[in-house]
Amino acid sequence: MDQKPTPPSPNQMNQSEAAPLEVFHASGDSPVDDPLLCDLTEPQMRAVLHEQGALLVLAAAGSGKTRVITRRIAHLITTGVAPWSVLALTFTNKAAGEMRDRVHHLLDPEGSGKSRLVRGLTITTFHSLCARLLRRYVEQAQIPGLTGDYTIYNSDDQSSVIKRVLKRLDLNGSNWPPASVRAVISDAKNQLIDAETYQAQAGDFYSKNLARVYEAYQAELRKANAVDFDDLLMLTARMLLQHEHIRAECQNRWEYLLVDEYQDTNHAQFLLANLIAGEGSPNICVVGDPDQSIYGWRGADITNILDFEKSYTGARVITLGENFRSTEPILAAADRLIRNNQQRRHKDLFTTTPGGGAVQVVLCQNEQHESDIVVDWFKAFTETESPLAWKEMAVFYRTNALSRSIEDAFRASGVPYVIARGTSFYEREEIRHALAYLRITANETDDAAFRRIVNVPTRGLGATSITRIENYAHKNNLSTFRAMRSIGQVPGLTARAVNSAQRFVELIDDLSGGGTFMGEQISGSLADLVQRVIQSSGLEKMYADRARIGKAESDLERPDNLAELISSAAQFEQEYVPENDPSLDVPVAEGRAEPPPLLVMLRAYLESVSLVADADMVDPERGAVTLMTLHAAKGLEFPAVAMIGLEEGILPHFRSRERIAALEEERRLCFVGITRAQRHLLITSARYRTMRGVQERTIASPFVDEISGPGVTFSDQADEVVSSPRRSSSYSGQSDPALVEFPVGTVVRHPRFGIGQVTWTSAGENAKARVRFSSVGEKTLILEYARLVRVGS
DNA sequence: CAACGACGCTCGAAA
DNA sequence: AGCGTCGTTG
Repeated sequence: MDQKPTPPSPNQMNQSEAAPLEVFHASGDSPVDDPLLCDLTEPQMRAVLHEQGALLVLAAAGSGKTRVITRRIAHLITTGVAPWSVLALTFTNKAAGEMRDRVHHLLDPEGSGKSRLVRGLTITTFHSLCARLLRRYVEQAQIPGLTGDYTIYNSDDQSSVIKRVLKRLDLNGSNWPPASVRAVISDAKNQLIDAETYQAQAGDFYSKNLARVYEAYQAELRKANAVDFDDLLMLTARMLLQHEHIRAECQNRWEYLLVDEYQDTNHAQFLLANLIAGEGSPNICVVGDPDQSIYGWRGADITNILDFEKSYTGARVITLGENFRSTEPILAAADRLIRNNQQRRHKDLFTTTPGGGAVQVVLCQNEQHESDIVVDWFKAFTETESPLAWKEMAVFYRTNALSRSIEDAFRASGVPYVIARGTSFYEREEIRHALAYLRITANETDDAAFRRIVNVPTRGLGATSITRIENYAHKNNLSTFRAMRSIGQVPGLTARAVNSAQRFVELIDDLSGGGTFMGEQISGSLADLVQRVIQSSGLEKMYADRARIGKAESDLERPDNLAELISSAAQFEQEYVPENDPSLDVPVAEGRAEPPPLLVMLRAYLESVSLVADADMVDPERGAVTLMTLHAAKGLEFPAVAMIGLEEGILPHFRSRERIAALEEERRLCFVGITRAQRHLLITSARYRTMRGVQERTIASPFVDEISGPGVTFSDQADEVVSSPRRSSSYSGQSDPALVEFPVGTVVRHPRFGIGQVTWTSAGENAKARVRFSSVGEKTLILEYARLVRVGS
């Protein structure tokens, strides 16, 4: 505190904020009278009351971590700390939103919404904070190639750039898989190693080539005025490191820093927090649990939390060990499991509320059987005297691919379910196309967006013409769209291509008002803009036509999805408050025009879309069972949890076998899953599982043995129905598919595509057939035997 | 230049 | 089972 005079005033605009705050502190000094403190345990209270200096809260699963953070924020503010000097960082929007809601509720129980006690309080994700800091300071920091209208490239855009770069550098296919190149670049960025540094360190042939790719990749991004997810963190951290005045502004503004899930921070995030916290004895409070560190593979560095006391000497450490979430058998199972990790400081888990039913472990025959067992188990809870609602149940799995059989079984038995995949909506083809139009409207140098939509719908610009334009653009160091503006200069184009290119430029210019976002035809409404983009780009017509012709489910949904995108923009617009954080507003430099409000809003919208997390989609109010990966489950809790696929190679995943550290991370992942369960836990392992279309014999996960002990009930049902390993509840009225054969010419029915004729079948164990369906325009699809029913021959 | 079918490759968790 | 790429055809 001595480092930072109060009240800090980040800029002139905020002077008025420094006025004394109304404080409704509890009467008297006794914590028992204070509603913010009276129901806390002793260690929780110590964490909330801790005021100056660094604080590490080691919060075991279910120990009231969020409660401590929110109470601490509320307590700081009610005791006179200015809300705008508090910064809390989380990993997902959902976590941030929940924290914000709870703090607001504590400080402003009436919900007047205008409480000055929350004014300027910043609770956000690492990535959002970086996106905003970068936008605000990018001009001052003078990062070459980057301006305030930068685009955030997603994984697809990254892949597309990497593929092109690999091609250009003549690094061919199998030796240079784009995915692993991307991983190398991502790792480097998480370590704050830029392309130049990487090159300097590169010794062998392989890394020297990687350095070339990294450099070229980065150059492409900058040419497009784009950053990737890792850049958000790396560039912001480096900016704070290198620019003292920017660092000082942030340090002065944020006196109190809180970081949630600290065990999952990577080096860039560590440095970011460290730089914002500042020198001396900063008020940095981090909360986390080393036993729940599950993001090592994306650069999370568990030593950040293990060595916190070394980084911040004199830091206070408070351990929250009491579990308020799970029944005793669940907690005991979790404890037995995690004890097997060698690289770990043991922490006692204890609950003061003993009792509770046994943890069920069921060995099943195959994934269909497994799904049936899960369905039956859940259904039983709805039929008890005090039934559980669907929304109180969840299924966790290691990989997304495992959700399929569960989905089939839920659908077949009428159990409502939702999959927590936040990005799924934005990954649909039609939405990606619409967003690409919006992106190029906001930033015409966005080459990834350009490539996606330049010929969608087809407008006579094929691969050949585009390559010619791209070559010209590359030679002249232009973005491809800008090159198109001087299409006459591009050699070798047909008259038709020139014409199409000109019309495309006109289209985009119409949408953006030639980049000004001004003019009569451009309204101030974001939803209107999205609507116009979808219409005048031709996407609307293209997908309407396709829905009329095609009968595939996905084609029928596309027009609706586009309409949904307009609604989402309208909703964003409604909730959008340009000045919701005045102190982070971009100060407009002399002689520089302020960007038009619609453009500012469009940028904010695209940014929010880019930073959606899977976990953000978890919405218990939807009255359905939630399906999600173990990673997405972190931080959540459900009365009844089913964890499926506890098999060698799945959990632990086969790619984790070589390294002990990776295996221990798999064990922590399993631990995270178990500790999400409040009252009921089912764990399943299938003896046979179909992977890549082939049914394979499995081995039960070693974690099953490690969990076993008092309070865990085993049930081996793997041999119950010996004759029918492919028993399926999903498609009734069907004979045992294992015994069915579909010779070429057989007429079959498929639940989705209807009647078709078999044109080819795979031999033996690959139970697949190619079937031609008239219902989808005589297309031939490869399908599982299990989904087909013979109707004649 | 566009559309489509055949074929071959890969195959993890994510902001 | 899904995806990208290649080759053929319209």
